[in-house]
Amino acid sequence: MNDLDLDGFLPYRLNVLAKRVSKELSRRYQQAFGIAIPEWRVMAILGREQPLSSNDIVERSHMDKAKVSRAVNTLVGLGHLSRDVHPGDQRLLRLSFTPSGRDLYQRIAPLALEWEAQWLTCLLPDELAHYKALCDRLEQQLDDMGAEEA
Amino acid sequence: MNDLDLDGFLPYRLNVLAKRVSKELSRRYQQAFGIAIPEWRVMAILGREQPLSSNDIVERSHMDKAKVSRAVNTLVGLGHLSRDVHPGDQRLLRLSFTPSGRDLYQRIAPLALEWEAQWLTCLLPDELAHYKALCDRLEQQLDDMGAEEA
DNA sequence: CCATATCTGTTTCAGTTGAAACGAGTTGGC
DNA sequence: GCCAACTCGTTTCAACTGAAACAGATATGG
Repeated sequence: MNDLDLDGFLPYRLNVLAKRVSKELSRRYQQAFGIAIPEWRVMAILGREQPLSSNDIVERSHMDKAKVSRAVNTLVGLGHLSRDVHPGDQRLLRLSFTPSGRDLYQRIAPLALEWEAQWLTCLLPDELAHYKALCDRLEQQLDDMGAEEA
Repeated sequence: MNDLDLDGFLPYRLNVLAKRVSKELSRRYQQAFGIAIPEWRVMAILGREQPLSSNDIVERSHMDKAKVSRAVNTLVGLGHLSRDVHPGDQRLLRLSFTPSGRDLYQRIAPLALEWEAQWLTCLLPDELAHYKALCDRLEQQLDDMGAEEA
């Protein structure tokens, strides 16, 4: 059981796969819209729910707060987001799309989904569902392993 | 079809999952042996085949040559690798374990495999096989998509 | 042979990262 | 009320990253 074949070692395989996909997508976002993956994630999250605070985005995006802060700042600078202060609690931001931001979102979301769809043509629908379900369980197991350490 | 749910977007899901796993493993490597993931990958590759040149490791590890160069340098500095010059071609290195390196490998490989095994207890054996097979196909599809661009 | 192209591994450099320190705002206990 | 503890988002800082420049060694071809 000491056979350490890197190609069969799942942490390695997942890392290589995820990195290739990210690289491919980020190249497209950059080329088409001049933004990187953190900015794209902020857009994707705000596309579903608005307005949100930075912390809301941190929770929904699995990014740390420094990264979110910088991505939001970039998007505000590009004119895609408006950053208002919450009336009742001045620590909180109220982030939402500007008209330009909404327009960007409506062009960027289809690009991402089309690329994903083309990638996933190699799987049958129920294979994909099964794959996602197994990803869920792998993630759940990480939660459990983390929890039992404490 | 414009419903961009980040949690159902596979590139995002894979990225989050891969990052969590990497973080967990690298914490362990660092704590137990004082090395990071690039160093660990070099060790894993040399554990199967020796001696190798830096370029051989680049090809087998999916790391770029700068990263390999730095990881090798770290391991040589720690006394785990010997870096000799190839007699017939002085551009090439001949990298191999020192006794200390072999010893490190024999302790580090089981640690990685045990952690992986514990993580994968959440899947039945044939579920795992299926999952890996689907990963292969997803990676193959990336190859195909890249090839047809040219 | 000599000039040029190619290959190897290292180094440089500008950009990115995340942990930690931070300032401003708010809450809770007394 | 007031002080301490906490929360939110920004900034700092040291480490890491990879593309590109690089230097040395080898191959090619005229």
